Amino acid sequence: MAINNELFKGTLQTIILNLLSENERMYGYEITQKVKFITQGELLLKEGALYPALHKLEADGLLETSTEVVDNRVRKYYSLSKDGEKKVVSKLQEAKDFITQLQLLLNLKPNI
Amino acid sequence: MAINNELFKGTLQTIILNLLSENERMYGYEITQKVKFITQGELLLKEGALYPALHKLEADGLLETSTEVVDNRVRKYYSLSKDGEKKVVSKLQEAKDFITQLQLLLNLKPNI
DNA sequence: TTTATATACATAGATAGATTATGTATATAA
DNA sequence: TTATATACATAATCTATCTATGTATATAAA
Repeated sequence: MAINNELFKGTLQTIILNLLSENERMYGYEITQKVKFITQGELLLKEGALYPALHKLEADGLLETSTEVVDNRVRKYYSLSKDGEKKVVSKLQEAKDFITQLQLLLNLKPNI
Repeated sequence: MAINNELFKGTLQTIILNLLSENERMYGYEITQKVKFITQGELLLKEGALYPALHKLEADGLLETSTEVVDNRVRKYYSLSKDGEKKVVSKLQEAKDFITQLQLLLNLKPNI
């Protein structure tokens, strides 16, 4: 059962940046499949969300691109820029804090 | 210091329902203060977000209201309806799944 | 042979949950 | 008298995401 995508609002940039921090370079379609695989189909990353997000991250100077033709189809590869490498660190910390606060608010914090 | 409120999009209803599931009845201002206290000021719940959310939950039949005058000021108390009590269970499970998926996607080990 | 599915990119328009700003009103501390 | 806290509410705006649509190639199924 796919969970409410609405909840992932605001986390997409962090997810993209994190995937690129551990994969060197990825193209859009690959990212959608990777997310689908990791979440076992629970989160389906839509093109209408992904591509505008990638374009924005590139416009902000966090991603760099290069295109390749594979099997007569164009692939646009994305990789982290220097700024992107810095950004992913702060974005991950922000996500950690968010999860902690949400667990506090919902009494989901596991007892230690 | 305060973390990006953007991340909490979609979680507000769950937060409200959960607070009411453990407090019997609460009024709006009380909810904002409770959230502020629990998160130690990290999450500031704005009136522009809270009141429309409360009205929507009431319109959806998940909350019931009663007003009281305290110190010459009107308080509108909210409490869970029967439907609300059911809803909070599924909403909490949804939030748990969301956190799990997000931790998977960001390589954040759940703290045990 | 036609159709459906997978791969691969992109964007326009609509949606919805938030933010910002503003409004009313009372009580109390500076 | 001024600022802050309490207590409600809504209008206008923002923006990230979704839905829908478009182009194009390769391949498997009907």
